[in-house]
Amino acid sequence: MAKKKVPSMVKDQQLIQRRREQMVKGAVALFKQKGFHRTTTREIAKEAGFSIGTLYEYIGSKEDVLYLVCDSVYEEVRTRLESLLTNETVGIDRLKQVIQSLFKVMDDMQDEVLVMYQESKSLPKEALPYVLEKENAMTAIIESTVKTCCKEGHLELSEKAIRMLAHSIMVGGHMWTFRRWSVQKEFTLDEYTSLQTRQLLYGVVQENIKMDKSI
Amino acid sequence: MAKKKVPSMVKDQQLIQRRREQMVKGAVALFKQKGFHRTTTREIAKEAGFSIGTLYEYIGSKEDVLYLVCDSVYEEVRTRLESLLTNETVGIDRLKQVIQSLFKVMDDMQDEVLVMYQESKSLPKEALPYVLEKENAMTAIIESTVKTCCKEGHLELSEKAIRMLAHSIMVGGHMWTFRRWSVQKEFTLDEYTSLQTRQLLYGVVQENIKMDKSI
Amino acid sequence: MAKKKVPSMVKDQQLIQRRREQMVKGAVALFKQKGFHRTTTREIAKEAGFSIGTLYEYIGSKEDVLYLVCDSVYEEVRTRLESLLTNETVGIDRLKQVIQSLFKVMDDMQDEVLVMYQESKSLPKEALPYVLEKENAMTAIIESTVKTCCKEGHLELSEKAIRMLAHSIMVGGHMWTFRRWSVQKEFTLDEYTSLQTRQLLYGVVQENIKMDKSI
Amino acid sequence: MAKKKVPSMVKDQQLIQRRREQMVKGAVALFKQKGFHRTTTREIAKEAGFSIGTLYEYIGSKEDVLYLVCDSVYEEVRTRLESLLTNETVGIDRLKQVIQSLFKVMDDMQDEVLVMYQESKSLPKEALPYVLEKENAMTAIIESTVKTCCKEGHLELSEKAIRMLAHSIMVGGHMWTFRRWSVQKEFTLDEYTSLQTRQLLYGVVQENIKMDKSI
DNA sequence: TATGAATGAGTATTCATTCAT
DNA sequence: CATGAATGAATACTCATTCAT
Repeated sequence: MAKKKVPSMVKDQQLIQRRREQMVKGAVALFKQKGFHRTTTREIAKEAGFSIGTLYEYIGSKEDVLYLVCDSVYEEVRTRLESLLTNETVGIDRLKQVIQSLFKVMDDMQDEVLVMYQESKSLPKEALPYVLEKENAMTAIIESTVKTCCKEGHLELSEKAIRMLAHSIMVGGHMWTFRRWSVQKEFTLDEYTSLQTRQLLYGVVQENIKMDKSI
Repeated sequence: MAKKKVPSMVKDQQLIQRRREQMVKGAVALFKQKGFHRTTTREIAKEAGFSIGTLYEYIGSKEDVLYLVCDSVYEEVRTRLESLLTNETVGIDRLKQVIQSLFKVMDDMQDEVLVMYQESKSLPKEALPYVLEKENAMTAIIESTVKTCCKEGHLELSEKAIRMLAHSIMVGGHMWTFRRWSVQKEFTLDEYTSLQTRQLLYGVVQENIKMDKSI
Repeated sequence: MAKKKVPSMVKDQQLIQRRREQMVKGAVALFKQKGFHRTTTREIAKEAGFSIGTLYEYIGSKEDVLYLVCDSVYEEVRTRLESLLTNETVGIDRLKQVIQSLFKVMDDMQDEVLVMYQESKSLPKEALPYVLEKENAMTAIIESTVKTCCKEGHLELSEKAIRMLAHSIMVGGHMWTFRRWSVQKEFTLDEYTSLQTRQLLYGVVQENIKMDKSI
Repeated sequence: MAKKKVPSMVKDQQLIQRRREQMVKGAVALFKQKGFHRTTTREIAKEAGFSIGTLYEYIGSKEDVLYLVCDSVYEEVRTRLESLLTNETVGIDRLKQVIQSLFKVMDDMQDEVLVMYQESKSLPKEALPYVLEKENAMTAIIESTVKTCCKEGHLELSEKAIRMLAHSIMVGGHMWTFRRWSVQKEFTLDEYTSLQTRQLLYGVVQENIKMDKSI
């Protein structure tokens, strides 16, 4: 899936990069306050520190700004997550660290993540697949850790169960943001992380019941 | 939290009821295609089968339509969920039935649920608390089943863990809709239900490891 | 100039009369608060005590209400003025009494008169001449008193001067309403009446200067 | 009373000035035909020679146009009046000149003045005091001339009588416009001016009757 | 490259009027 | 006669986008 090409009238790639960073920074600040639809292009330009005319030198449409925002948020989430993942831990602890790190990143980038989740449906049609792919890539990071655990014998899971666990961990992270009106009132991040980790890994039922593992 | 009063120029309560049903039905169909912001009031009126003037005889503003939609979706979700919950099952099986039923309802009402989740941020300011309360009420249904399991000795969970499990089950249901681009490709509903149930209840780790249960 | 015919679906003339009185009463109350354009027909109907459907049984259009209001106000102004005019005074005193009475009526009916003056430009095209004729008729009442004074030798004025005086007296009355934001702060009605009377009749210059009386 | 600030999206003050002049010119033409309420913003824009979008670059609301019109009319009335007032005449003649000049200006600017009087009730709430102040300022110009006449011994009037005379002269001017359907048929401007002057200054009664001057 | 004035299609909302009951 | 629900033309105002300077 190729990265969507956002058109620009300007040649200097360095400049394009810089301007778009300004733009994204301003846009995120605005989107988190008022949402994508209620934010005007004029406001974005102003917040970014240049004129509306200049804004359109670096994008083709308002939706491109949203795409740039999503792209940038994903990039930062990934970068931050990777920077938290040292290679020192192994086994189940490794998986626990991944969960903890992911939740930490989600907590640090709450607003950005929320914006992305709430507005991604307004993405330009061509951009959606690319963004979903990014989301898949994120999930794949988790998935690979789970897989390693399996290969190393710490877990014994079917392909599907691996995939499901990866989804659940991701959603556990997002949930900290999109249900924050409730969960952030009821739990501290540490409590949340701890409880989620326990549930995800050990479940809630005490006895080790035999289950159908055909799936 | 009082139900938000949506103003109407019409006196006949029966008629109001009927017209609003038409309106909500039309609106859901449109919102799921184009989202709240890209849907015009004229389109809503047309889809509902009456004129724009008539639409405004039954609401005060476009946002009221969204509120009516959310209110109606919650109501239907709850009704459907309750109709699926027979009182025959007990213990852990009861909890499994709740999960299965919830997921079933979410599957049946995918579009409506998705609309509600994606657009609820555009709700009129006064309506948001009421809608969040509805969401809480839904979660409370799950929570009470979990609590019963605890009381009956099938589970041994702290208050916070109970709450967390209820949240996770709810989100497990929503996830079937808002990650459908991925999960509905990878799993059938039955697989999804089965895997989620196993994870939520028994976790993924085989050994029964001792954990800090202070939370 | 024939009275404009306001159409009605109803036959019973008594009823028409009664309903229109209710309507005018309500309309005046509303027009004085918000003006003709900002008052809706629904509001008029409600204020009059019946439904919008009934309103349109007795008028052909919203403008007809304005016409009815103007007509009614003129009628009441004239009635009140005439009731104040006893036939006991004569000569210049008679003229003074007319001025005083007119001003009194204007004071009593401030809101109604103001409405009429401010909104009459919105009258239905066919109605304007009739209303202007009413205004002329009012002026003629004043004029006839002035004429009598002339005939009796108390005043010596040309035809045009008579007409002008009548206009000035009328406007002196209206001015008490349409400049009320200023004059009613600066003068009591008695002061106003007294000063206007003096100026209109005796002028402000002390010496009796010879003037060109060719006009 | 501060001048109401009409908001504009445009920075260039010169341009604002120019565009608003076009706007006011167009608006006066339309308001005089159809009144403020029956004139649409699109019509104003078109008459002014630009698009509806551009109109709203220079105002905040339709009512602002009315305010701009009133402000501009007052300014022009005052400018014209002052340009007619040479400092050559003195005494009562000075006062006569003021009256004549005022009436001349009212005649020249009939439509504008009429619009202002008929529509000022629709002014934005915050603007009304400012406009009334302008009207007061106009009256004050007349008043000061009357005062000078008093100081110089040509007139002997109480404070209240001075104020009243100023009001009467002003209204005499307006009356030429708002009763034009009648007075302009009956008198030429010269006749009107001459008769009004005579009445205002010398009254209509021949003998110099003793009056109560306590007011 | 940068600017910001100009554009006009688009949108929510109002309200006079009609007409079936 | 009375009612009030239905209608849809009309209207103020917004905002993404363009383009001349």
